[in-house]
Amino acid sequence: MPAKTPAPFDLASLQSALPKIFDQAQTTTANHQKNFVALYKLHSDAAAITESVQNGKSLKLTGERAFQDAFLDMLTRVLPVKKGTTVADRIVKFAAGYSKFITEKSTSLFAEGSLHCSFCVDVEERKKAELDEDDDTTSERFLNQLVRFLLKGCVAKDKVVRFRVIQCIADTIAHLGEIDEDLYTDLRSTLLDRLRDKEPTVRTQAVIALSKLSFSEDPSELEEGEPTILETILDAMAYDTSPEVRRAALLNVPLSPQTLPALLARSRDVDAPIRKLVYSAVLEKYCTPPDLDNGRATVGFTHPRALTIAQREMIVRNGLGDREETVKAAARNLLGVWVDVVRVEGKPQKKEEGVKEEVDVIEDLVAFLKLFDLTEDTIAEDALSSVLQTRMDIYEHIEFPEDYWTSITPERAFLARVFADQCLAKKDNLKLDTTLPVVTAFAFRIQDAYNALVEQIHADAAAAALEEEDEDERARREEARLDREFAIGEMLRLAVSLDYGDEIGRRKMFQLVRGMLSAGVLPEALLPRCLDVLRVLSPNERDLIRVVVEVVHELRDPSEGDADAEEGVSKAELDDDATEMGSPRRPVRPSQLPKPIAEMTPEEKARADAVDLRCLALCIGMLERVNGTFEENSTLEGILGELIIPAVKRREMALREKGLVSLGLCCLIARRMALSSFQLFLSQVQAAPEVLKIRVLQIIFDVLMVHEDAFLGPGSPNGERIIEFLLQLLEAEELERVQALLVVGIAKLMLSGMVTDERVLQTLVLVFISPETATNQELRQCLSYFFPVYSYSSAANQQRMRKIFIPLFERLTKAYHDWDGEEDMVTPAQVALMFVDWTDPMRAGTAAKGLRKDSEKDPIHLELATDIVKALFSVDYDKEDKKALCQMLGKLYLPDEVDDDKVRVLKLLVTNLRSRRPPRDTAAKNALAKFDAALSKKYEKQLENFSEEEFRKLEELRELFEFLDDIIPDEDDEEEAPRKGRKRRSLSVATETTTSVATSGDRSPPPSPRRGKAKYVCAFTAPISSEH
Amino acid sequence: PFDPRRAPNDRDLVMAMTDGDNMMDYFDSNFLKNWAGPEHWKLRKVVRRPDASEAAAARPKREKKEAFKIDFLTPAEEDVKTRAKKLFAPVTRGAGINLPGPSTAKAAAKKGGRRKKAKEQDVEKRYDQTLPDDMHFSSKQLVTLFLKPKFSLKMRGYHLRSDGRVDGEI
DNA sequence: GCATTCGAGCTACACATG
DNA sequence: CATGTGTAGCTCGACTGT
Repeated sequence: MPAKTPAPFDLASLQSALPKIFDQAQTTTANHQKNFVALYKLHSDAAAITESVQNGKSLKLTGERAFQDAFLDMLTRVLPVKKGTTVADRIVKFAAGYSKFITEKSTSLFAEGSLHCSFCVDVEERKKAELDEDDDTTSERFLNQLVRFLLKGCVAKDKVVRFRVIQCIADTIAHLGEIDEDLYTDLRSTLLDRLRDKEPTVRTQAVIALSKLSFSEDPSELEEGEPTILETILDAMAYDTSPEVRRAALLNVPLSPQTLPALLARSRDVDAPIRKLVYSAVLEKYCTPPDLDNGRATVGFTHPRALTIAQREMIVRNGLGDREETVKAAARNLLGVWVDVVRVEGKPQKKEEGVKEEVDVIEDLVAFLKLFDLTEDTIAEDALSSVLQTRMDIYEHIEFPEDYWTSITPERAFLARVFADQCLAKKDNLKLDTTLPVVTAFAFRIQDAYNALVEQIHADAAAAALEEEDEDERARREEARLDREFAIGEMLRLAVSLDYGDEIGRRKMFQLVRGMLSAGVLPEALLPRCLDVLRVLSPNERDLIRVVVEVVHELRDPSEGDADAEEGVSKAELDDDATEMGSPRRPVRPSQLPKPIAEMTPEEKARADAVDLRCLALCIGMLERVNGTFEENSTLEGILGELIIPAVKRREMALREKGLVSLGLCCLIARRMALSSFQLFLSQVQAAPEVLKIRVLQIIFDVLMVHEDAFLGPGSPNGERIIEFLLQLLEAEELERVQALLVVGIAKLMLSGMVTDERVLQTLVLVFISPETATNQELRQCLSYFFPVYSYSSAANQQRMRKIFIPLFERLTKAYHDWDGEEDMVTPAQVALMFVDWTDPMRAGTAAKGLRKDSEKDPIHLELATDIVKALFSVDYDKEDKKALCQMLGKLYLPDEVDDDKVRVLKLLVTNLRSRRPPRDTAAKNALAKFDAALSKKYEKQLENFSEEEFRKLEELRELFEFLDDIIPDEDDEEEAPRKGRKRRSLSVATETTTSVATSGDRSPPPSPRRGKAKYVCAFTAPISSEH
Repeated sequence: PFDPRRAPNDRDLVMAMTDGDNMMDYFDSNFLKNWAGPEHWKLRKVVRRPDASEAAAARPKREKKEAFKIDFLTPAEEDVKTRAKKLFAPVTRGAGINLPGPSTAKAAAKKGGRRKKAKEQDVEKRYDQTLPDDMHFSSKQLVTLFLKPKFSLKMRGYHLRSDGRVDGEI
């Protein structure tokens, strides 16, 4: 027995061969396959070299070890190479690829039984020699030691090393077959630990690696309560602070019905690219399964039909509603794909490329629409519009042949209507003319549908009376009825867009709609639809009003012809030559209830109330659509007295609400009524339940907006009181919806210029950032929009914003320090930046193009700087606050030309601040110095001969500063005033037209440091009245 | 020169808003990105100087970076193991390789003495990286009445064209 | 005292755009 | 394809804590 196996292979050659291979491999991936082979050859040859030790009791794998060492030698050279270096990435790929290569090689060889291969021979050897290696093959030993080596690197100090190491692991473990238990456990725990790495790049790789490891995890082996790898990845996907990590999770987590909801939730990720990927890289990609060998259209995990309707709706809502155009585009694209994949089973993708049958297109779209609940918001409409926009091939082929309308379904009616709206929006009149039906024919279609609906309603009622049907049957009928109703609604919508040039058609349509309205059975949801048609058909508002008033009287006074008996609309009636704008058979006369209320049975009362509700809805719908004055439409008087006023007095919520709204709408067109009713509305606010409160406030705001001069005008004595009232409401209000409504209303008043009060503006800002409104998105998003719009819309508004900044900032800092328990609060620094933005004249200039001239000359930021520097003399702010203020200065816009006075005052203030009350922390000091330098540079000329003149004015200033210096508390100001300010002083012995600086009342720093806690607590909600 | 005392016309913009159907045209789409409320607000820098042209033109003269290659050919001066040690081992004590808040799973057993830590954890979890619901607030809601959304507000005195879709003015 | 961590400015890259 | 813009990662400097 030889001590050494004869070596046909020189191990030293590895030292030169491997470097060559790796050197090649880094240049391109193209040579990788070739180099796998070469490397494998070396590996095999080397593995053949073994040494037996302990008299042959065990075998030392000398050659394998040498190869491993040489391999790791190469690999270690990659590890310190920072992310994004392609050559390093290639090597990692190469190493991982080699792992895969030998794994496959070894299994295939094993299967072939070529046990003579050196990779396998040691199986035999081992049995004989009782090797201490517990792996079976060379490849397994290789992988094992490779991974173990890499695992050691996971805790390296250098983040790059950690990154590379885990990158290697991630790439490698994808295809290592079974590995031993210990190694798996180590891998698992190490990688999970790296998910907590402070470097995002490392966490990213950990996520990728874990995603691959998750396939081999057995949840049953976990301890109770221990999260699975999958759960951990999903957690990272939602909560990791780095987009990079979340993105990696999104793209690598195994897709399954269990993980899908978490993936979908990323459609609202803060990071736009991630949102985009949800649509493009997840939803679109997996619509059909990856293995599309067979052309059969199969259903992937994210096939629209594999999703729930709620998920589909969420996808559409989030995708098409996204603020980022790129995300929207991805979502639109997805919807385009959906149309193709929901195409009716068995139909080939496209019969012949490019040739598309009109019928197919309609069928496709109907199938697409069936994915959605057409009544849910505007989801289906948005989805369809999107498809019509992106898929011109579809849009071009849409036609509605005659028979399209014969079997109308909700989808078909909806499709036609949305398509028409789409044509209208893009002014495609040609398409509109050629596809839409003629009015007369269409009126008959609506009539048919309506009559069928009425018929069904009666049938349903009859069936219900018999109580013979079961729940399912009832539900089915209910659904069928809603379908009919919906289809009619869509047809009516479409009717609005039709061309009424044809008088016959116009008359028919009018009679139809008029008839539908005056029948008592028309579902209430269709009232607005009918009114819209009626409005288009009416030559003017007065006629519209008159017709509706007539209808109301007919409804309330059934003695005028039995409405119930004739609620269907007959063909005869349509052809009837009645006067178009009113039926002569039903003369208007004061309606009279058949019986006094007192004599009514409860059933009769309920019925009368129902009729009144319907009439009120009709009134509201009509009043919403008109704008003539009340006085011009005397027919309204009757309705007001008989219907609206009584309803307002009712106790039933529904009646009262509708009554109030009607009354409010009347007030909008009747100034005197508004004046006399305003108090009524005000009195309703306080105690009303939420719904009513919202209504009443809406009325109040609308009335204020419409009759501005009556309430908030300059001469109005009540203006102040009304504003006060609104502010108090806002302050006290608990309900979020009401808060939001108040804010929207006040914002409108401010934007229209009716309210200019700075207190109100301040309150809005405070409400905006108050932690108390953190969950009130409606409110916050309204104000997010409002502030820039308000600021940029006029110089006066922007000045107003500037003026409130310092007082606001002071309140804010105090409040902030008192609230410091809450970390989710907006910092004063953040607010400061907002004000920089909102008061930026250039932003205003570009934002409102053409409306602001000379915005580049507007010195508003210079003035703001002056405010800020003055405030910085105060001792009331702490370090952070002063820093925030100082850092604002660097972001301000300094116009090229500016009044000498303004610059000089500012310069004087800055100089004095720096010498007498320099900020304590360096960041602030630097910012201030930088600003000072910027000032000096920019206004060099104007500051040149700035000294010794206008001396007296200077004295005034000096007094101000002496005053300031005197109030410095000596507590911690050792560095305070090195009074060698002489030098500075000579500079400041400079000019002044004091007008602007001299304490102009507003905001000289408070004379004494105040520390009253109780006061600040309310700072967020309390209107500022106390300060003024 | 600019005169701040020039009678400010509060109505300027309001007009514009109703005149063009959407005021998006009039506004830099930049600030629309700050729709999500103050916590997501960030300052988007505005192009200050028209003189930015020169700096940009001078730049691109730069040569592209030299092709970086990893040196595999030079034999290592040290043994693989020692190099690995150097690369891997040095974890300075007291240093943080991990994020502040330690693992959620293990922290469960800890006592509740450290309220601050517990709070941090909560806050950490609270920041799930998700946008708030978008209310799609727009100019429409600032220029229409609550009760008559079909009408846009016409600010006094100014006459506006009304194109078919805008239903009217008040 | 030092190392660490945090913030701020800078550079380089990727992206969208004309 | 070239260009400009916006962002992300990196490096440097100051602050804070064990």
